[in-house]
Amino acid sequence: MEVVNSTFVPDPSLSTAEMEDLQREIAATAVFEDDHDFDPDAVTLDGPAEQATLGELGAAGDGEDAPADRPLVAGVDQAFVGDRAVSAVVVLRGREVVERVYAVEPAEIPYVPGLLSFREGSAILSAFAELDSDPDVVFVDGSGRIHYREAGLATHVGVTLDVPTVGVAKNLLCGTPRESLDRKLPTGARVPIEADAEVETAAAGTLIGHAVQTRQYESSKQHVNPLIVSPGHRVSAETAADLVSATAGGYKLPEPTRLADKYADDVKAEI
DNA sequence: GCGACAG
DNA sequence: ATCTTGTCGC
Repeated sequence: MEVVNSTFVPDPSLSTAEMEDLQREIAATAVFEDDHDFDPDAVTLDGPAEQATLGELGAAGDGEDAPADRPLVAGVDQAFVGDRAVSAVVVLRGREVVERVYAVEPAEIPYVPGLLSFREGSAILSAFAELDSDPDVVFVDGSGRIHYREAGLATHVGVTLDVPTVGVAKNLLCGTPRESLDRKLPTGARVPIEADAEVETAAAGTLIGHAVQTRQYESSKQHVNPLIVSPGHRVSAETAADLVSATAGGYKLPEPTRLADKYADDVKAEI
C-alpha cells in the first residue's frame, strides 16, 4: 500500500503548533461514517485455516467455505528497541493469516499525548509500503476520533493511506463515557463515549467512540478492562465497535491487533 | 500551581 | 511503550 495524501505524512521535525494544525486538517478530511466497500457483517473469525498458516491465499477450495471474497482485516502494532520503532502489520481473512510485514524506523521524537502519530507514523507507513495486500479495513493501536483534535493515530494513518481504519486503544485519552467504566461489564457490552471540553473540534456530547468489552471473567471478583474503540477513517462509531467485537477471539485484543502485537515482539527479539 | 493525558 | 519473578485467579 502506498501513501495517497502525501501532505498528511507525519513529519517529526514540525513544531508542536504545526503538528496540531496538520491534525486539524486531517480531522476536517476524515470521514467518521461508513464509507467503504466491504460488508461489516462478513467480518468474522469463521471459516477454514484453524492453524492460521501463511501463503495460502484461498487457493482452489482449501476448506469448507473458502469464500475468497471475505473482507481482509489488518492489524498494526509497534514495539520499540531503544530509539527505533518496529511496526508490524498482519492481514487476516477470517482466522487465516494472508500476509505479514514489518519495518523499522528511528523514533524521532518522544511520546507526547496527542501527538503519537508523529512518533510512530513513519514506521507504520514504511511497513504498509511493504504490504502487497489491500486490506478492507485496518485496526490501529491507539485512538482515532477519540482525540483532542479528532485526529488520533488511527485517523492519521487512515487519511494518509485513504484506507478505512479503526482505533483500538487500551486506555481512554479523552472524552466522557456515558456511564462509569469502573464497574465490571459483561462480554459484549459497549459504553458510548462522548466528546467533552477536551475535544476542541467537536461539540460536547458528540458520539466519538465506545468502550467495548471483548472479554470478561464470569465468576470472579477479577475483571478485565474494556477496550476503547473509535472511528479512524471511513468507519462509523457503531461499525468500529461491531468490527472489534466480531474479531474478538477469546482474548481482550481483537485477533488482527493481537497477532500484530505478537509479530512486533517477535521481530523485536531478533534485533 | 494542579490536573490529565493513546503508545 | 519498556524494565521484570513470581503469583493469584480465571
